[in-house]
Amino acid sequence: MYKSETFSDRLLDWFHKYKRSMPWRETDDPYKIWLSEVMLQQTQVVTVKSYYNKFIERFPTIDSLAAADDDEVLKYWEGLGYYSRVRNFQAGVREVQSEYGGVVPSDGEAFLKLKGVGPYTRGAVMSIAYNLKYPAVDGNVYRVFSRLDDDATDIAKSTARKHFEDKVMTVMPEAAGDFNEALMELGATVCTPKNPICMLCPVQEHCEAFAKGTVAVRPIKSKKINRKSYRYKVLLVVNSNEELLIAQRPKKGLLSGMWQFPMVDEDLGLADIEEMLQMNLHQEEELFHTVTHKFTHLDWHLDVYLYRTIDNAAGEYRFMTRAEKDNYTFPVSMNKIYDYYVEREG
DNA sequence: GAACCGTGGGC
DNA sequence: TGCCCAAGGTT
Repeated sequence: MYKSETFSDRLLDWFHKYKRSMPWRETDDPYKIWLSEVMLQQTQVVTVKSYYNKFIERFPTIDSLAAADDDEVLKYWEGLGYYSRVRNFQAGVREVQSEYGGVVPSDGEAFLKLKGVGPYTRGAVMSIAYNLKYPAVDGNVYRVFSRLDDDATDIAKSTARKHFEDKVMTVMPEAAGDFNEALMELGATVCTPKNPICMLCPVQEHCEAFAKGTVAVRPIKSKKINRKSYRYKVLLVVNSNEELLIAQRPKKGLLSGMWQFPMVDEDLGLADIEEMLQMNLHQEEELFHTVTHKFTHLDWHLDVYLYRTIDNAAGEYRFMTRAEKDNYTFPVSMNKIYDYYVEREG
């Protein structure tokens, strides 16, 4: 039903009249479009906005980001999640600077090879920045075309992406960038997961699911996540200068390279901890605080203990003053603990 | 192909 | 509260 010439025209008309949800990204700079698309991965527009503005203010160009210190760049991502995105983005930007003279390539094959650039980001950046005809299939587009075609394809399967990319390309107009944005905008504001506003849909008459009354059961998604739960002790070790003991997480895996207060297995005793940290500790109270933190694929239950020491930090550990806090990037779970500590201890 | 990788918001 | 979803990519 959507395979008629009026479909893309109506969608584009709606998009041009609609108050766009991202006026903060009014730019032709491929670097800025690329950054915003990376930030928007699995992240809502309202969350991205302030991060984007601060990031661009500090790293306004390819050159500035390529030359920047990795740790400072990570700090600008603190709280945004999926931190490998920013490492990959900076790596990709550095490739652009060294391999393409600092100009984001307008060749989709070349752009796709850059670190952190997948099929979606390739399509979004190439179409929005250079108006090249590539599909940009995200969760919105899955949903919109599942409904337009009353398509029961399981969007959890990895073959679904190409299936929907093919559909998009059958109706791709000359205005490729606007069309891709319009599809996503429609999915985000009208063709929503729950309670879609079909009465306001500019392409309602093209929608097979609306005609059949199956909108509520599209798209089909099979995958369900079972989260595992983990319990740890977090050690808030304070020295005589009111400094806090911190350590850096491993370079790979969950929250890689971020800083934290020492985190140990729940059954580790005081003697084990003192040996591990190579210092003598005085435990202030039985339990200082508890924090639960839910990730997408696992849960943390953190029991926080407060210790005093007069010893120096050893090995991988170091003491951090409060003034130095901004020099380190912490995951949200650790910032919760830090904020509680500051509130309690004054 | 499927697990892994963060966080915030809606209901 | 628990679950789903969000302009996905890498391994």
